[in-house]
Amino acid sequence: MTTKRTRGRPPAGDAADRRAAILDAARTQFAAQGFGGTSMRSIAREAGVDVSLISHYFGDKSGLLVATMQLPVNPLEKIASVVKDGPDGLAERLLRTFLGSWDPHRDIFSSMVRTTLGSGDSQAPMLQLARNILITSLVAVLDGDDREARASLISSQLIGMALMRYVVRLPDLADASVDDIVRLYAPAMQLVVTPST
Amino acid sequence: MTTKRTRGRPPAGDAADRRAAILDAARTQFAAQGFGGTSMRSIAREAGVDVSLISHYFGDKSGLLVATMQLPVNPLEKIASVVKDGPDGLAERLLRTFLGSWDPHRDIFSSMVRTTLGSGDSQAPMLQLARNILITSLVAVLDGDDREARASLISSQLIGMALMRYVVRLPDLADASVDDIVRLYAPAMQLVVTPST
DNA sequence: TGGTATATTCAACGTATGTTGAATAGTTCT
DNA sequence: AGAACTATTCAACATACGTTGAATATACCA
Repeated sequence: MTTKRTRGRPPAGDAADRRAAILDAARTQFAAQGFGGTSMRSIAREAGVDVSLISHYFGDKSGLLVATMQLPVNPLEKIASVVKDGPDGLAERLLRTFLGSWDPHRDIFSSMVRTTLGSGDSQAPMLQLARNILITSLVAVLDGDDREARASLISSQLIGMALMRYVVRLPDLADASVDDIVRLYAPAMQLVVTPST
Repeated sequence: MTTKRTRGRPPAGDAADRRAAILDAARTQFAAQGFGGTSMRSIAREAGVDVSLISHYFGDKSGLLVATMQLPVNPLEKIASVVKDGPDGLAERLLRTFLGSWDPHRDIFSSMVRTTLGSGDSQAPMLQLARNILITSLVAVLDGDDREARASLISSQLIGMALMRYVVRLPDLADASVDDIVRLYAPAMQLVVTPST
């Protein structure tokens, strides 16, 4: 029952934190349908709130998106720092760090991917960051030939896996434990990091 | 100069094939901005044509999308058939078939991914097909433990690579030759197909 | 030559969307 | 108690979109 609220400030006690409700609904819907595919009105509806309350709190739709994507830590930086420790066992460290960072924030990852891919803005912040931070630091730590292509492939392995786990949510990947994934996938990633000689 | 056309059927000779122009513009824009991010008016503008001509030829916007995605062959079927030949050297066969099928149709692949991911329809035809055909036939041909998860991982390797090559277009992957990719990536994929014992 | 079909534009419609401004009710500060 | 602030809804807006129907000019067929 969407409790019919009256105009004006509600008495303290109903304080059911509409702001948080809006953020929650937004996160879910952005993750499920992307930025463009989600309307403010449908977010408002799910949050049980008038549309204009969103504007009041977050300015406009992009403001809401930004608020939605606030993360406790910046996963890309953690990953970049893990790369710096050299190529030995890098695949496992990469996987554990990546999954450790994103598993608690699947919806945000999904939003980012859907938003980034859904609106072909190749200047999108996530793409820039991924390119500059992830690939650049990978290139720096790899040995041998074709470092750029191999760095891109390693990124594609991480992103592809995350795509299936967080966005498409294939059950067998979405429900696997971190240890399982490391066990099954780390050797294959490591083979791109340090090709057998 | 967008030649100002007059109302009524143009004299034969200007026969610059507006239908094909519409399809071209649509393919490019769907590939670049996804289905939702592309408006019929902007397609019409790029094709140098009135909006309603699109409806005339393709019925409605989804009709245009469908027309845009017509492929000479069905790549998923080719891949599924290649899987059937058993796990030995499967990675290389998969990569060559996949790239052979999609390299000539990057824009279509990009459209599909952007459209599929941009509008979180988890019933989207491409997803269903990928799940049922690709993963199912992979599961059938793998040996050992964790077949489902490994099949999902192999798919994620293919999709992730294609994402970077066709959609994001990282230069080092987008410009690499098929042989390069096979050389750099096939061993890593094969290690998921047949884990070292 | 006449009639029908086709290619094309024009004009308008209905709808959904993001946004804005005002109204109202409660809280907090002085 | 009064003023200032905050939370909330309501009503309206301009805009962009997909779609439709009519108008017009040419091509094709008998």
